Amino acid sequence: MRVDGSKITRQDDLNRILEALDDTSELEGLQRATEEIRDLYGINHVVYHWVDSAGEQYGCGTYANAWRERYLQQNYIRIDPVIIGCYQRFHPVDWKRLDWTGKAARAFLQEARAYGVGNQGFSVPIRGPNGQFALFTVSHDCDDDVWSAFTAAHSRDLILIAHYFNRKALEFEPNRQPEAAQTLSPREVDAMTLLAMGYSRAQTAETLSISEHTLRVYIESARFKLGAMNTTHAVARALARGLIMV
Amino acid sequence: MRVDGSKITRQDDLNRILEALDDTSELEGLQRATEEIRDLYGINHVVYHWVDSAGEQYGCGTYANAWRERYLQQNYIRIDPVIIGCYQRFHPVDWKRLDWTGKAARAFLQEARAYGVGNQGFSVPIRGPNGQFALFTVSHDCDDDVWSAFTAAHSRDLILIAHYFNRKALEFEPNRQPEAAQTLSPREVDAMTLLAMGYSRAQTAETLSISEHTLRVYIESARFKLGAMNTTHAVARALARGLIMV
DNA sequence: TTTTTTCTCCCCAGATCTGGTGAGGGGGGG
DNA sequence: CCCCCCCTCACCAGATCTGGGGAGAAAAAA
Repeated sequence: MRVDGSKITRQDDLNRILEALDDTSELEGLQRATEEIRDLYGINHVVYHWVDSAGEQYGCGTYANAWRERYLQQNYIRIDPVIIGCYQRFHPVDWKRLDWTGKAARAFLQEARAYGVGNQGFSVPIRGPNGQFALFTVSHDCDDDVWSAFTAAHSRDLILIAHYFNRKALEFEPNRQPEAAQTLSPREVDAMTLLAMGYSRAQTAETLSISEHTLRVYIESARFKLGAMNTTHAVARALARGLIMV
Repeated sequence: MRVDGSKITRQDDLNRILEALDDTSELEGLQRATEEIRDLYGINHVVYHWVDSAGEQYGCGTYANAWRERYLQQNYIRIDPVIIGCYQRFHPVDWKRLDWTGKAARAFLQEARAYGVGNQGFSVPIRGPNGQFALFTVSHDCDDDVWSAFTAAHSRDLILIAHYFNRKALEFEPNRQPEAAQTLSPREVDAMTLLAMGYSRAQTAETLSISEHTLRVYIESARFKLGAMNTTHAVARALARGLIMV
């Protein structure tokens, strides 16, 4: 069912979209996919964007360019309730359920509507390795009832589409997955893990039942392998590369 | 299509499973769901488990209890190529594509088979807020061809099921969330970011054009907010929670 | 407008980490 | 059989970090 009530052959269209995404070999394809999805479902906007404390790493979608520029230039990531809310959640969320109290948020919403974003929205948070975070959003202009029916009918599709978008985005951004070239020895992993858990060198050594001298050898060895300048840096890199868990 | 080739009404059964998961209000329900899914697809095992360096936080599934105990007791998380491999990936992965070189991994695989895990496997990595990480795995005993066909036919279903499992697990484990609320101030983010990049305190202060004393205040403040015991711990947590990027 | 948070600066002593070098035993792979 | 990597231990001096105080101005939230 499209948002306007007309029928679509749900499963086939979803498969077509996902396969198209799978076959995409360039960023352009993701942009085109957002437009196809928008047209297929008959909604106003479809957007995928990678969210990053440093600003948008990559994004594609059907929002007006003016709005996108405004958003970036104003650094709205900091106040956008969609970002903030989704960042703490796992399951997709309807914009109505987010926290729109607060002056900045209200003003932001109003401005977004002025740029044609629509009065309804539904966002799917997605997380990849190394703390990567992205959002897949659909938005529209309609009544609450219509929108509820639409999201209820398609939330699963949207989760899958979001997943495939993110998969491609990760493929295109390979510096996220440099090479697992340098692996750490088991003992080095232990050391890095405990340090990342807040243990001091002395505590770590005691926990591992080795002398602090030996521990230092591991730390230095790990630091060398990871190309890190100090212990904190080494732990940060080990975490970022998924070599240890906390 | 089931793994043995017989047909199932794909969409309806999937919907039933997902709705059952949605309606579950106790951990027991997840356990039952794994068994239902196993029977529905006609495979050997279905497992969902939360992965954590400290050991398994929560898990349910159809593996033999003996194997589960053995796994925990031996702390196989450290060497399990499924864990290690999925931790660096986003998309689900067939076990065959993982790295099974290495003596420990080989021995592990053999032991797992001895406990009836099966010779084929397919695991879906899932990530939630705060660096939460979990795996949803299906395993079986069959030829490569049969397994390939099965995973190709159902990988999308499995992604969705994994998503719903994790959603419930997060609901049941709300103590992940409280600490999450703590956000860092912009300056604190700057400090943590530079430290994670390997800068010393002196370099960081200089880069931010503030005195080292001031920088220390940020570090301590961030450490406090993050409940960290030292700078390295604070950086590790900030990274794990996605508050900073490197 | 009041209150809260953020940003900036300062002191000091003791604990902790870092850098560079050396050395012996054990296990796996070529 | 040899080589390379992993694990273990040791010394020392100087650089760096930590803990616990206090304080004022500006900005944001209530």
